Formats: sequence, structure tokens, C-alpha cells
Amino acid sequence: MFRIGKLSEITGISIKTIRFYEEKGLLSPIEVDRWTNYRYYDESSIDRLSQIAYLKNLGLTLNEILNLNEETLKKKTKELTKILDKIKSNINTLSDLSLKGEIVMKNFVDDPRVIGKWKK
Amino acid sequence: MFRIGKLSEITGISIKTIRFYEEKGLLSPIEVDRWTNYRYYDESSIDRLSQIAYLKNLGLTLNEILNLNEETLKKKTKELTKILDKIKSNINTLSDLSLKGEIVMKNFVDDPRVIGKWKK
DNA sequence: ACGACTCTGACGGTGCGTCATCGTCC
DNA sequence: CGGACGATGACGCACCGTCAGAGTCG
Repeated sequence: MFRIGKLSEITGISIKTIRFYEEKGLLSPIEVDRWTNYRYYDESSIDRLSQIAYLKNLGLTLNEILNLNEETLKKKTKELTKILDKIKSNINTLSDLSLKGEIVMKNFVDDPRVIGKWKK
Repeated sequence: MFRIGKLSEITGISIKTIRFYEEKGLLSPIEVDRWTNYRYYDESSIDRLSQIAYLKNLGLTLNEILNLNEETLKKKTKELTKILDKIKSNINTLSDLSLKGEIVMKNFVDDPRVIGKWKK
């Protein structure tokens, strides 16, 4: 059993973040001293925290991690696939903008036209 | 000259958002009635709002839109490229997880091993 | 007893949505 | 005069970072 500072040191996850995860119901201390309110953890806490960090790194939100199931993963995969396409398209548009040096777009009332520049 | 509701209606951007952009220094009313504090806009406001929406859709943050220049766009392009790779890799990992039905990962102290499952 | 550690609580940042409670326009 | 419209202000969400001011451990 060790305290929050140790858990933070081992995992590289900040104390604040650990407490925040607790608040969200993601990770509970094994024990809490009723007098000092100090939190105590053990090896299983390291596992759980690792799991959270891992899933977060994959792009899951904390809520999704909280309600983890197969459905969650499939939805997330689809979601990421959409984002992927969007980003691809955005990268192309951005490179194009850099080349041309002007912002051409449709606004909500008129035809496409230049409504911004930034090159000197 | 028209008021904020009209601008919102034309652009499809919420009143709250328009006010928020103003607060951030992105878009100012053409005129403000000193007595009622009503904001008034014209055609150029529509252009500016279109521009903001367009750039935001490309993935720029409001701060980046505020300080828009070539450097910003190049940085953003690089940033998006990194994210693209990350998402690709995450999609692969997620599909893999869905197949296996278990969460295998390295935690911070031990070797890779299963520390989570979700399939019934 | 002293420094390092921990506690709770509050505010900040991003980009708004959503009330709530006013005054205003026509 | 009434209903739509506008104003300011505050709280909420996601995910924490960063104090501040207190108590605690070794």
C-alpha cells in the first residue's frame, strides 16, 4: 500500500489527474484513512490506471472508458474513420491555401469568392 | 444593417457563438446602440463570419484564426498529418481489440499482459 | 521540528449550449 | 399591449493544470 504521490510517480500520471479520475468514478483508492483522508493504493491500482491511460490514448473519452463494452469500441472505430477522412480532406485544403495565399470560400449568401488573404 | 438574430439566421451560427466570437476579438458589430446595447451588423459581418466558420471547419482553433498567417497554416498542416497517423494506428488497434475481446497492454511496471476484458 | 507530502477548494482554458432574468422592438 | 427579440450573467461539459491555504507524515 502506498499513497497518491507514489502512484503518480510510478505511472507518470499527475496527482490531479488521478483525483479527477476518482471523482469521475474511474478509479478508487483501495483505502482512505478516515482521519486524514489520505488515499492508499496497491498494485491493482497501477493496472487500472494503466488501462485508463491506454484506452484514453486510443481516443476513448473518460465516459466511454467508464462504460466500456464491445459496442463502444465499434462506435469509436467508426467515429475515428470519419474523422480520418475529414482530416485527409482538410490537409489537402490547407496545403492548397498555403500555395494560393488566399482564402476562397462560399459564404452563406453569395457565390464562392475571395474573402481573405494573408500573404504579404 | 440588421441585428444579431438576423445574422444568426443567415449564417446558421448561433447567437451565443456570435457573441462568443466577439468576446474573443474575432468579430465586432458594425455598430452598437449606446442606449440598448443592441448589436448591428452588415454584409461584411457575414463575410467575416463565413471566414471564421470555414477556417474552424478546417481544424483551426479560434486563437489561430485570430492570428492567421502562413506559418499558422503550415503548422496546422503538420499537426494534422501527425494526428492522421495517430488515428490510423488507433483504428487498427481498436479493430484488433474488438476481435480479441481483451485489453492487452504494457503497464508501467510489468510486462505486457491482459489487464481487462469485456466480452461476455 | 522541519521539509516533503497530502488534503479540499477554486479558478483557468477551449467552444460553445442552456437557462434565467431582465429590458426592447413593433 | 403582447410576443418575439436582445442583453448580461452564470452554470455545465471534457480534462485536467495550477495555485492557495490548510493539515500530516517521517
